[in-house]
Amino acid sequence: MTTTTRVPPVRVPRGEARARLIEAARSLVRHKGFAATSVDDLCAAAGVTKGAFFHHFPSKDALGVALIDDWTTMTGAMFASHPYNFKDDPLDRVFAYIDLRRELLGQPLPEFSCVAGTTVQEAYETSPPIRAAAERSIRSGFAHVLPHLEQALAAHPVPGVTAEGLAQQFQVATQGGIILAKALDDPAPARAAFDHLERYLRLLFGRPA
Amino acid sequence: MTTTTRVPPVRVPRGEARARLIEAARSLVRHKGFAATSVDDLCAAAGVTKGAFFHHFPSKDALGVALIDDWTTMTGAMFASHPYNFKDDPLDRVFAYIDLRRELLGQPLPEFSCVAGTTVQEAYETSPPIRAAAERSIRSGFAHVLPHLEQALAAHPVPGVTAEGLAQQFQVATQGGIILAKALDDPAPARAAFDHLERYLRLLFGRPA
DNA sequence: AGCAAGATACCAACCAGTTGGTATGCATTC
DNA sequence: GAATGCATACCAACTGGTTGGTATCTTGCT
Repeated sequence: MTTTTRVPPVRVPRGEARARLIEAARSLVRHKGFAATSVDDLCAAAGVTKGAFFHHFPSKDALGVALIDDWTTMTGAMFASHPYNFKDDPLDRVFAYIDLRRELLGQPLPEFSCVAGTTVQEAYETSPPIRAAAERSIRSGFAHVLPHLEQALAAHPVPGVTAEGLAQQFQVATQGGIILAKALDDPAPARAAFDHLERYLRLLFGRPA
Repeated sequence: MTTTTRVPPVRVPRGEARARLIEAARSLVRHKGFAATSVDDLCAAAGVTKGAFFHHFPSKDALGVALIDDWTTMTGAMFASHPYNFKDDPLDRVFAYIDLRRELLGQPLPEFSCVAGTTVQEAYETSPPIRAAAERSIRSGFAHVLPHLEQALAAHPVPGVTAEGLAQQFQVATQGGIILAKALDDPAPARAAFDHLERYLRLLFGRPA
């Protein structure tokens, strides 16, 4: 009789299950999308059991909401603390933000794809809570440039152009660029989207490179 | 004894199963995404059995490829036959194309969402054939404006700007606009994306509204 | 002791895909 | 032009595995 030495599986430290599940979800959703990611996948990747999953989240959709909200705070914190916010001129802050976005495109494709954009594409009709979380995320993205654009427009008004409208174009360029990059399997179009956005802003504000 | 009158289920006419499945897929994928749409869903919506499905498509992924390729030819034919192509001035053709895109945004959201963009977002890593089909679709989209942009740039060159690069921005605006519209549950941001694209082109080519 | 965190075991529904078969049409032969 | 032969189109029933979710028990902290 072989004493089946009960090897205690590498246990996730108590209290970390929730965070690990969200982390795993961030990665899996970026690679496969939300619907194609199963709860079992998530638990396996997080090193956690199903019981832990449904202890922390009442449903898979609820994990989706938590994932997107976590993504919103994560990116929000990252951009808020970045040095681009401390340039003197508001337009310089905007251009430095664009530089930062272009830098991020140096990572592998799944690493720069947007959790909110990916998920809302699938779930905008089937899960209102997920759609609402994506809306919060996108709107929070506006804030990364909105104040700078407001100041720039105050100093140099452009007829027919609002700061909100311009801030939206940053998200359009981001999300559209990601889709092109995925389809063409090449980050270049995503970078080009920011190049054109920068050229547009320079023309609008009379600030040639 | 009641003679259970054998009501023959409304049978799809012979030869139509394939087309109906693609049609059903177009609608379902736009509403729920590709992964969340099951083969049973598709068969039920098309009024066809599973046997018919796997007679025409070796796998669900193959249906995805056929769906996107069908979408590519469908949209290609629609844009190619449109009157905007017959204006004298190339830039007028480009602006008329933008008008057309804005008009299309008057439909309900699932009706103007892009099959290729939605699907590649989920499947770019998991299914190379689907990714390739999406690439064909996106590249075919470039062609709707590329010749006009080439002619416009030939007559009015802009340093650092290529026709290919500009054509890509049309897809960026389209795809990015759709994601914003889905997240904010409002087509306005998608329209605004084209407004800004038009303003950008007018600035580039010195052609004020 | 009490309570949140997490593990184990389980379930009914659903999943993509397969089976073995039938109905239909079309080309060839006589 | 009828009979033959065969491919295409389609169908109902089924399979093994997976799905999201639940019920119940154990662990460890305060």
